[in-house]
Amino acid sequence: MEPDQAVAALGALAHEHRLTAYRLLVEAGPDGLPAGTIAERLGTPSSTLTFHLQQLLHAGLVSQRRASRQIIYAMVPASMNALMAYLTENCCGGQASRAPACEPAAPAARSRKSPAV
Amino acid sequence: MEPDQAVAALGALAHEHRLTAYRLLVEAGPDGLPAGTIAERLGTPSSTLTFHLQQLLHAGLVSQRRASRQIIYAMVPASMNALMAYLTENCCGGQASRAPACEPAAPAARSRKSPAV
DNA sequence: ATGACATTTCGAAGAATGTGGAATCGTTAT
DNA sequence: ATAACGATTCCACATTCTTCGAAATGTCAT
Repeated sequence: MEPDQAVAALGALAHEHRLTAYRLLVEAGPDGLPAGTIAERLGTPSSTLTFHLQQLLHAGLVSQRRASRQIIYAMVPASMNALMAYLTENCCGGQASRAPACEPAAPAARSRKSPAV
Repeated sequence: MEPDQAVAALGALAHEHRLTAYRLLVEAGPDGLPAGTIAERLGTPSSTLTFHLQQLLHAGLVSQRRASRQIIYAMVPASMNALMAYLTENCCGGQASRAPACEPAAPAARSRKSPAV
């Protein structure tokens, strides 16, 4: 990961609403959440939410897909992994001893609705 | 770590100059670097650098100490650890399986003076 | 085709951030 | 005491970010 990308990712997460939104998406797992739900939980007008979601999207931290009328956002585990790896390697004294990784992706066994990834 | 603090830490690192400065301090270890050296390496006027260093300081990511005429900045490993832990726990699907930690303190062969904090 | 719904785009105002020169403060040397 | 040094504070200016209502877009149901 390039420093530019790291700055972009850090900046995308460096806001109350965006960090909260991202956390909701982490919780939601691969199924993601529709924009409306996120807006509701955050208590922000939809246009404001879109603004923030675009930033996360632009940083590559989340993905977007349409499901009929709604647009579903979901976290992109690989991006967070890359960020964690960057921080571990560059901002932790170069001691990248332990693997930092989140879940690479793995939807895994999900009968009705596992807690998350 | 509270979300507020996480946002503050992420925001402090989310800038080209500050991320670079922080990386220099990581490289420098507990001995840290005088402001002037950092400014020189970053190629910014001293007043601009001070501004950025203050943000890192405010977020608790670095510490400050005076050494005669110069002011030495050094990373605070515990803060980065806390940030990494926060991200691992809250932004990685809750799978805080592996220890994320950087170095709690002790970097390498340090002859005199303890790392402080 | 019309209407309802979920989101995004547009636009404009206000807040916050980044920049750097000049002045100031604390420390050291003469 | 004076001068030089290293760094910070002050200040004004430019830029970027945030917010949100209104209008536009795409989708589904009738």
